[in-house]
Amino acid sequence: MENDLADLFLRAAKRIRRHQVERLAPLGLTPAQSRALRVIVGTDGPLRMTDLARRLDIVPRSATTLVDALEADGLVTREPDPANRRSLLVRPTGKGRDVRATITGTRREAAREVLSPLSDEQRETLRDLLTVIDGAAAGDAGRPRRLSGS
Amino acid sequence: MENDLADLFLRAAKRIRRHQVERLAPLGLTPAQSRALRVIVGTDGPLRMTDLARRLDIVPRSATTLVDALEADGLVTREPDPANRRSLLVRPTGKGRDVRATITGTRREAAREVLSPLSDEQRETLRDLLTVIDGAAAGDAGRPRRLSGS
DNA sequence: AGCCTAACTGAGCTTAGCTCATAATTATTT
DNA sequence: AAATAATTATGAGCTAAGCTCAGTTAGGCT
Repeated sequence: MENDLADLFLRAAKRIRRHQVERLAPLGLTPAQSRALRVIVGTDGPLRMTDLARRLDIVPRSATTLVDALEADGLVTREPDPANRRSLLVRPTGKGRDVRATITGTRREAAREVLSPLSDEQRETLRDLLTVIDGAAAGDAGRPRRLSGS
Repeated sequence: MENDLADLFLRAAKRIRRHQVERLAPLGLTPAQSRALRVIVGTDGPLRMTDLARRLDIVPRSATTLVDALEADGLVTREPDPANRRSLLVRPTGKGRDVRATITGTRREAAREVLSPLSDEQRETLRDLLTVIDGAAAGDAGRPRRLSGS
């Protein structure tokens, strides 16, 4: 069976995502929303929409949709940046911080469940490898692409 | 920065998928279609829709859509199973085999590009870890879930 | 003042799943 | 044999998570 690396990777990713959906649904969050919330709460200073998008590795327009949902749930607020009236600053509410605390545990569980066949040491190795990949990709290509389909 | 394992995993997966989209678009295939074709060509005996779905780890209804597309492109055929008239057997056409040969190289490139920051040895390690995960998940839970969202 | 760029969002599309319901067949009871 | 149950595939229709393109508003520069 010539399972290639990409296939294995994507299969595992799919499984992780499914676990997350299951875990997050009761909280009324999708995985993407939960990731966004995590970044928003985890950022100290003010966070502009554009910056959020870059952190999430999505185009700005997609960040808008995510923040819309989080705002509707009362987890974050959007206020104009006094320093630049084009920008909006996204901030977590108290409720937002609470929820994020909850889902952090939840996400960890989901990953652990999928990755449970690995030993602690193997998990560490995996983390290292993924960190290398992520670090290398953060700078250059691999960003959201113009795909301009015919 | 407390990047959790799930996050790292999904980020890398997203990048791999983007690379694949780029590479496959010129061939008129989506990543999911290409995976399906790979399984179909790579199977010796006859392949029923249900079996294909299980191999791809998706629900049968989703396999129908994928095969529809492949059939429309002339890459596979669907014939009734003489042994069980409920079942359909999916088979690759000559063109299907050709295309699959092409995309195998393509997919490999896409993965290599994303995983290029790793050494050969690290890549091997990664493959091993993923194989463990995949093997363990193949049997039990982690299958497509009834999510029945309200 | 005039022009270019940046930040955000409305409108609308695609991919890849999923559920639920239904038709046809096969298998299993009674 | 007939009735009931389970399988197999699919039509209809939904959601999530992206994306593009176009438009508005605000800053920056000459």
